[in-house]
Amino acid sequence: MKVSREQAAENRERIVNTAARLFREHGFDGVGVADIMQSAGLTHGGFYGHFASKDDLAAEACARALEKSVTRWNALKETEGDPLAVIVGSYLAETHRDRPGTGCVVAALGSDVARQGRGVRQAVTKGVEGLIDRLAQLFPGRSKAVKRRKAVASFAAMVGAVIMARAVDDAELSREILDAVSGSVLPSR
Amino acid sequence: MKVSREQAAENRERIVNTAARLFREHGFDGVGVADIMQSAGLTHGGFYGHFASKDDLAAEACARALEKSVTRWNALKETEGDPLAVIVGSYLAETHRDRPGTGCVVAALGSDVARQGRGVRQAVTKGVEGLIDRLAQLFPGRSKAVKRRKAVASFAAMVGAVIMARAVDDAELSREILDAVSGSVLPSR
DNA sequence: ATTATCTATAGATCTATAGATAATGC
DNA sequence: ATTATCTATAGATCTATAGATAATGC
Repeated sequence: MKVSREQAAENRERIVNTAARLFREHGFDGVGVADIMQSAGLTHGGFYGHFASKDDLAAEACARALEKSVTRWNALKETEGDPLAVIVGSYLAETHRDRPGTGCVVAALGSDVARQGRGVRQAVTKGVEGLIDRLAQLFPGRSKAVKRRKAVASFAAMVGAVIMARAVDDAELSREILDAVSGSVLPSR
Repeated sequence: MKVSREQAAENRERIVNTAARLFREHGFDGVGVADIMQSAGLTHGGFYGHFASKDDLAAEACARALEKSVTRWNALKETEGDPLAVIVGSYLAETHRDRPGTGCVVAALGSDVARQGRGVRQAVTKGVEGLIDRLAQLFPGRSKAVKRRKAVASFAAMVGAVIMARAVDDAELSREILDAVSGSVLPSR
């Protein structure tokens, strides 16, 4: 069952996007190559025609998901209202907490990344730099250095908040964590 | 090769402490029952005399590690200098970043916890409450609610900072993240 | 006699590969 | 003829269990 060159490229895309969702939902070790291929509507064996290894796919899936996050932040900046409040608000929303599969890779896989190979870590590093850059443009401050410092501290707080809000087994505490960080990142709003 | 009741209790303790270290170093899925038992100087098969499952051990190991973190914070409060600065400083230190095996469970396993069973999540919830309580006592504020809010936001930022500092593949960015959060949690120092 | 630990293994699962198949693209 | 995908499987690994062993504790 061969398929056109164009169809093959589409299949490859679908594998990357499916993996990006499943890894964020179940962790790198929580989903196998066979699961990903089945979710993408393909068979297990076909995988290695597209990627050299599961690690390679993981790196590409992280890069893809983080690019989409940057794109999403750029789009949110254009919506009405205070752009910083809109971005921070959507990041700290219960919707984001409850849907890791389509959310931020750093929040979904943060503590796993340190244990992954070079490809994943490089992709995440690049993605984090991109998100911090976008955030830094939105913070007030007398210099670029001050804005960046605020952006770095705020993004770390947002990541920590979503990770903890997902980890705890207590709906009230979960909500409290999101609210507290929201209040500290957006103090005067 | 039977062993005294006392020796068996010691063996059990060693399994829990070994697991607490290995899980934080390699993730829940990155270490097997056989690895843990070997590190504890026992054989694989003996495990199920002490624990019903790997999940049960994971819950107990998380509880143990978090209790030790609370104990450590209580001890740090008694050392000389500003207690809040001492605790935050040690949490955001490169030493902590580089030694996940003996550090905070939330930073080491945070994004994995949401995917674990009830036992692990309950243990982490209790541990997080304990750490927030200790931190809240140290923050200035006109009411308990204000102190607690600051403690929650600060702890989330500290967790996010260590997770991101471990994740990124860039020593300078890693250091920058720890510094930025340190500056935002301890503004006037 | 009880029981903590050990040896050995069942059964499941996972990554990666080999070889077959069949449709595309020259 | 090339190549994207499929079927089938090798080889490794992981959790959990069964039964044997030998020292403790009544």
